[in-house]
Amino acid sequence: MKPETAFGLALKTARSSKGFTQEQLALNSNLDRTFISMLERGQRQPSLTSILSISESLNIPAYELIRQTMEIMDKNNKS
Amino acid sequence: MKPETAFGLALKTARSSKGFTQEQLALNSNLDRTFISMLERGQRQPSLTSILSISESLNIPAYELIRQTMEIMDKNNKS
DNA sequence: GTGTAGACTAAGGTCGACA
DNA sequence: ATGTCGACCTTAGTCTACA
Repeated sequence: MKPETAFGLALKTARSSKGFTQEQLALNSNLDRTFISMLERGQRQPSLTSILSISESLNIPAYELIRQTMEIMDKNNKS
Repeated sequence: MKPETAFGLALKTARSSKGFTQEQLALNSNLDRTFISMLERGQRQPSLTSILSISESLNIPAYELIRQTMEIMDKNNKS
């Protein structure tokens, strides 16, 4: 499982659990709505600054989002 | 303080404390030596996959590297 | 409210060379 | 062993539009 895929899942899970729409998240983090969409579907990967602004918008520490991403990767273990 | 700058400091600190050279880290993480150099000096920012492969090479969980990056940002607090 | 597509600009990342 | 420079190619991220 690719990192992008895992991050996408972690992002979608976090966002939905906070009750945000992709649109709201995009606005709040100064990113494009279509980009958030692609991130969640694992078709793009974020840069450090995107990770930071997204997690700030979600009121989640960035390292937590990364940690969850890693957990998802470990679960679907193909190394 | 920019995220790139904080990450660069966190990276350099982690790498030196592990006793690796930039060259060794670059080789081990499949990145270019010059790029590692620019990262440490805060002139470039990494993508998610770079963060993951770098921290794996350093035997540090990626979320730890991010956490330390955030700590450095908070210390030099300009929001 | 979300996925996708195409076209675009900016930045990620490589490579060879020299101090 | 590291910084930098120039040229290069790839991908992050934007924007408009339509289902």
